[in-house]
Amino acid sequence: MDSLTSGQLRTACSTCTLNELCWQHGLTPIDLEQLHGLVRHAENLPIGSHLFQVGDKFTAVYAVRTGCVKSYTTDASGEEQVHGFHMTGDLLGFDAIYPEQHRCNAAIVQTCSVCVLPYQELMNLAVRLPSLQTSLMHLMSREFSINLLFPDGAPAEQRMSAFLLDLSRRQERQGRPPYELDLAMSRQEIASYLGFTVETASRLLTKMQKEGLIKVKRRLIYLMDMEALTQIARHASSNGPTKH
Amino acid sequence: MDSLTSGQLRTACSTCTLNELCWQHGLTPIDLEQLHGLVRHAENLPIGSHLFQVGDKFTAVYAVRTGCVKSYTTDASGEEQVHGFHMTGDLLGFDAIYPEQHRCNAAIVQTCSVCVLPYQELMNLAVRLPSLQTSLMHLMSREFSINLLFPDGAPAEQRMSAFLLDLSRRQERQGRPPYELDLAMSRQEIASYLGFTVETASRLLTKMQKEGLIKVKRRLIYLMDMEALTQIARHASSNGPTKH
DNA sequence: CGTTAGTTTGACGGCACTCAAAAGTTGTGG
DNA sequence: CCACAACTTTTGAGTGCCGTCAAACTAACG
Repeated sequence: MDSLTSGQLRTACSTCTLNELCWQHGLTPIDLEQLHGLVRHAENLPIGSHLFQVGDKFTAVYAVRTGCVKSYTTDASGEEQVHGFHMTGDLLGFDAIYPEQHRCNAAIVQTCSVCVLPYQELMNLAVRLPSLQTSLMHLMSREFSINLLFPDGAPAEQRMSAFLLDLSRRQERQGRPPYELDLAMSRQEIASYLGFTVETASRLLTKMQKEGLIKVKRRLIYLMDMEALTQIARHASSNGPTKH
Repeated sequence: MDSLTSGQLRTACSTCTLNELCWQHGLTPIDLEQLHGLVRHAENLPIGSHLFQVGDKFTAVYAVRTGCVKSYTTDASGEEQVHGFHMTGDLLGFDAIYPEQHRCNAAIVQTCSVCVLPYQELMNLAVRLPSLQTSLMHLMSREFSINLLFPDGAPAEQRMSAFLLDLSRRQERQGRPPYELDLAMSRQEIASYLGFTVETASRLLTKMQKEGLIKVKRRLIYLMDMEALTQIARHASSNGPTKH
């Protein structure tokens, strides 16, 4: 199950955003063979299982192919704090390179298959392939930009809108309709990620439904007015009809 | 002013946390020579000037030697949002590697001197020096861990405590007393960074002074009870003496 | 000494948290 | 297929923290 032929892997990887790493760098067929030779695949990882946990030795980075992974920590009072959701094409684990120990947990939120890239082997290969090295830097760099999305003190509705639109964009990148979201994560996890409570998350969604912005059906969410959602996500003030 | 002799540079770099990059990798003297050959220095950068701004082409990463730099963006309503403060030994600019364009501004908050590391030259050198490549990955990785410090929905006093202790730790790393802070940034900038308003920041500091946690003298802040501060910074609940 | 920017303090209101309970959903065994 | 338990989600009532608006106060600088 772990080793596939090069041909199979090519097919497997073609749907993956990671393919920047695999294909877009003028690597020779022999180089590609080597790169794919070190990638391991893990499939049908069950909900609740972990890719890694706090304190685990760092050995590999992970690329999500299908499903959804959350990275989180637990604070002193035992509360879970979600730091990010990682879906198709996203990478995980870069934060642990330096101390060679993971500093957060990565748990499956929706049944997953991932590519496992053993870090040391990857680096060994990168030494011989400058274009691979460049690619790795690009992919790491991309992970930095994510945190610019959610201003800290922003009102809840703004953050929720930004969140929904972010999911929408990610879906669209994979050729799926941008206005129809099937949330992989619970309200609790959304709330934790956005920095408020479950109740607030729930109230917010029903409120936004009443306003005609979205339609909520359990974990299905339809974005009815992406224009307005974008306005709310951007605009710090003037977010609602102010009584003058 | 830009080019110094190798001997001068060694002296200059010896106080810099970046010296992991420069010295701790068994590079041969010749390698070191080459590495230092591409580093440029900029000194006495005045307050308010920029290392780079949104949209600037990405050409280099920066290492702060002295002073303080803030990275920030401005949102749709023109409000400034501070994303981080970078002081001695910190690196800046990694977020821009991929799109090759800076996505935030970097402004001097306190008179600065920095090392400028031209990215392309650095990568070219890294191709020949595997240990330098490793080092670069380490340094980038370190930048990721920073965001784990400030949980989003945490109460203001908790975040402020965490902030002060973070500054304290950084000072200590450089052999300066950990309990005596000379803030480089304004209240406004602190507030923006922590996600609340100037007024709240100000009120908070005076409140914490009354509680005996700190002593405030303008931009001088003495940490009087680091034990208690640590408690507050960690603990989500039970932060104050609860009436039972 | 006057002007200006930064900081502090006060009063008031609203958004989001807490506590609490109902309603809906999923899984398990009878 | 139903009943029951465990969990998730929703809704409600009350409170408190923090934001907004406004003004006084304090350096710093020309």
